[in-house]
Amino acid sequence: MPELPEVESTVRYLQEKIVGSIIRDVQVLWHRTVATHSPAAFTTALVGRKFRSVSRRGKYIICELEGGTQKLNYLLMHLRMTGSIDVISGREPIDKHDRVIFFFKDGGELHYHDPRKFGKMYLVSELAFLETKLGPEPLDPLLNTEKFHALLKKRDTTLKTFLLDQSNIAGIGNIYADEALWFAGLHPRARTKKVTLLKAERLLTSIRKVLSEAIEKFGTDFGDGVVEMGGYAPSIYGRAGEGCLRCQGVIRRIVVQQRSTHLCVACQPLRRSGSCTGT
DNA sequence: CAAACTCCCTGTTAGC
DNA sequence: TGCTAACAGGGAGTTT
Repeated sequence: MPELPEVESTVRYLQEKIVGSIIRDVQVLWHRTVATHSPAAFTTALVGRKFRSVSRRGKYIICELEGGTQKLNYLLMHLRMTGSIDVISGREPIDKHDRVIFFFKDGGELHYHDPRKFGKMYLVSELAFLETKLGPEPLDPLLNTEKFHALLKKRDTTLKTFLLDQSNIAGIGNIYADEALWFAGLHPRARTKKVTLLKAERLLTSIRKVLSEAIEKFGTDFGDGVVEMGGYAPSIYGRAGEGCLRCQGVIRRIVVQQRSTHLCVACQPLRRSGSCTGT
């Protein structure tokens, strides 16, 4: 499932592949993928326009457009669970799971692929709403321990729930939430209100560690065809029943917030801080 | 405000 | 072997 590292990898790929490309035609194969427009209106608004830049905010891919008469200058793409993007230089047959295809003037094509159809595209004129709905970027150096601690204190919930809520902090999903909590030696069900400044620092450091390492490896590959890219090997996520890499204890799977959650009860005690400190 | 639930979807897997 | 039902999950929305 694409989270911040997978989205960041996709953004870097698109920067290389589509900046400067001009849209010749658009084919919407699943109308609900386009959240803001009808397929016809979407196509009309996009034909003739050029991709000026590609960036990211949380798990949203932001394509800045130029040209055209409308004010709709941003094409946002969210991959949700199973979305992925392929840019190819020539014509390619339509895949069973392709939902939207952009045809470029130079003959290239962008295939938006999404088996489960949860992904969305938005064509909008401003980005302010993203700042309203999303918390800070975890890798933003302006986010320091004190600010992160204050964010935690503002909420009364579990750490896992806190990390998954994009309005608290942007870009973390189920995999990297579990990874970060394990590295920090914190229990997913620990309460946000009880986190000390020291533990907040440990958690923020762990979040940055797992996200940075995953970006370097182009994300996580589950071998199930859902996310195709990366070489990041989770330390705890998806390893229920296997041994903890730090203490050899057995990794448990519990459910928090209707999400499967992986932890080592020895390294991530609920009450006192354990013998295993994060890295 | 938080928690719990529903919805959107389909590929995979467990169970019969 | 072939079927069905359960399950996974991000995020928006609704209800408790």
